[in-house]
Amino acid sequence: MRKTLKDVAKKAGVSIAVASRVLGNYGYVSEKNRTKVSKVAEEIGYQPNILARSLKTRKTYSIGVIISDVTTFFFTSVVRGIEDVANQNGYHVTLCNSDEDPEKEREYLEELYKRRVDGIIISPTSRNIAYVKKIMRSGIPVVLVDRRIDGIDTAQIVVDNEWGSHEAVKYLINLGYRRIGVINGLQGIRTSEERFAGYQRALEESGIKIDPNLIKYGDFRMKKGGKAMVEFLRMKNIPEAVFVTNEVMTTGALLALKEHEVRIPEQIGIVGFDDPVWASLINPPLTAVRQPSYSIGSIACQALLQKIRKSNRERSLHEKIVLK
Amino acid sequence: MRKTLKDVAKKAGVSIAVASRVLGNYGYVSEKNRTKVSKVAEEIGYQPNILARSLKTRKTYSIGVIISDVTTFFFTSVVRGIEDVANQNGYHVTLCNSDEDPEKEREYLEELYKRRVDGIIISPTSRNIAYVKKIMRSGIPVVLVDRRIDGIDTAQIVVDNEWGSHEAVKYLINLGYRRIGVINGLQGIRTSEERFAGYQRALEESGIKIDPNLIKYGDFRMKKGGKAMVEFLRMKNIPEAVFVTNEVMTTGALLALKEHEVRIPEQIGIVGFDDPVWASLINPPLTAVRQPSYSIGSIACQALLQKIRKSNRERSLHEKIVLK
DNA sequence: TAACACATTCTAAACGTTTCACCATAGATT
DNA sequence: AATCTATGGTGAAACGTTTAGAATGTGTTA
Repeated sequence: MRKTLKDVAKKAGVSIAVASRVLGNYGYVSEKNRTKVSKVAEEIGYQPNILARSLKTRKTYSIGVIISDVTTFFFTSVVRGIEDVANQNGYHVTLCNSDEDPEKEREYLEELYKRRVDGIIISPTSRNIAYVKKIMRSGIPVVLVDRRIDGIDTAQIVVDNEWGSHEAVKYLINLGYRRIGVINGLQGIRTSEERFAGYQRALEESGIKIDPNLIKYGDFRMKKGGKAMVEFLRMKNIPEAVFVTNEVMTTGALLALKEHEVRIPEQIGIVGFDDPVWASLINPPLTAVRQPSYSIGSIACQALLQKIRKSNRERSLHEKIVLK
Repeated sequence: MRKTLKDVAKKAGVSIAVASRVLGNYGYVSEKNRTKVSKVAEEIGYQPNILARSLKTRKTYSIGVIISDVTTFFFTSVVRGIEDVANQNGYHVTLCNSDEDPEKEREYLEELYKRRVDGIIISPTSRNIAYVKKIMRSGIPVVLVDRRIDGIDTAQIVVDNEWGSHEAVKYLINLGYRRIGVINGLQGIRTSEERFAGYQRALEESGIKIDPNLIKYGDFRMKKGGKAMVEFLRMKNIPEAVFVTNEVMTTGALLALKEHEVRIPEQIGIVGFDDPVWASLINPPLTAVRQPSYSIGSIACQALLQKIRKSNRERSLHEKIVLK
């Protein structure tokens, strides 16, 4: 049977209040009772019921994380960064995969709200912004990662997508490629737009005209990355090089190239956004822009904890933090 | 301000009990009140407080997952499998990374216990078995994944390590390799032993004597995988091929080979346990035993839910499920 | 008409904490 | 002797639910 504070108090011969003060380590308690209660608690293996405590104190020490898919290396290390910081501060992490599905995202947000998490870190699909705002209004701090959203008044931890893409594409241009295709992310998402903007700027700076035929849209997942690449291969005039805007789609694209026995970089050049551990293992090594994913997670979590702590008092940082 | 059931009841002009019954959808309620309460709840945006509910019902609909590190592909998809099944059944997942650290593992177990999760899925470090058993005795269902432990009476979802390793090593032998090294996992862990056993059996079956110099121990992490490989390379008589017992160490080993400019398979043959998405991308493609990691997760979660549901009644399955 | 079943509602007791408002004692200060 | 202060202790309310049990009303049946 699970032991309660009452059991401890009774066995130690004190009131519940005293037992609670000993275990919570505050207020006046005689030395005698302090040791007595501690001993009894230890003896019967008392573990406080966090539910009851949270109900009373209105603090759950847990945060919710909503990302599209843990299975991708990028989010995996974002989550790890979050978890480490959370854990160091006594918080626990509830993980939710939205799969870019607004419906799932909304359900998770609602659920986290009901569970009274102290804060939420989300990489939003951008389709439930109003709902996110509503949750924020109700007092739960929210921090955005990976995807920026305008007009939302909170901390946003993102990578400089425009800059990164610009670098990546410039790299291809410097290599002599001119007809450069792009496999974009989901349309309507800020991240996609920014990465596309970097691509655009790099081409423009080099006086290369943008060819609409060389622009494909994916969905940040592997399959679509491969499909888009295959479409490129089917063109009468295939692009000389392709910039793929995230890691998973890059993998998909590479697998497609492998399958079609297209040689890199002789037949087509590839550069990716987000570099996987195995980038240097393939031949030739994959070139890609590195994202500080672990840092994104840990910084986001720090920002969230800061907000949680000073929630009602001084309005905390809601700057946008941009990492390179 | 957050709305409570009381607010709903008051506004709808009924007692709390009626409001609760409407929202919980049980018991007698007049049609009039039913619609009235639903409407009011909707209007004021009522969301039940799960903490209070859980406190009363003794069910949190949340499960804890303790693994060594989400950052590795294997666990990442195990977690994903768990999350999907959990979510479909209305459960939520709290994620904990133990980093193979028994101390952290123990803290997490304790914390999950305090938080009254309905069940726990753990890939144990094998150093807190007594504690795990204690938790089980207190009534929380536990399911083990990836690592089997003897004498623990619960469901264990593992892969047939011995068989897989045997296959892997046999593959090397069939290729003509004779002096085959192994980079083992952490000592004292069942999984390591089983994988080693498969290696051993394959060699023995082919009449190859086991050479203690060709046996290295890692810790399932990348760094050690590379280090072990470097040690092999430093031997006057380097092995013809190496069997690496998990994905992350394989990556480390490959990176080390790359760095030392050792060619595969001419100078050394490699086979791994656990195959990464990118296995076919490298040249030559990496050969490895595939683990059904997503299935391990989803099956583990199903087993756990089953246990949670019939917890006190008929003793549920505590078989060992072995996947190939 | 009395008794009964049924439908409906309400009151209040839990669940296990934290904590506020009080009370008690003993020594110190006026 | 009266008052104050510091220390230690207690009882009970509150957090927001669920739910058992009592109470009420309304037809139905013997």
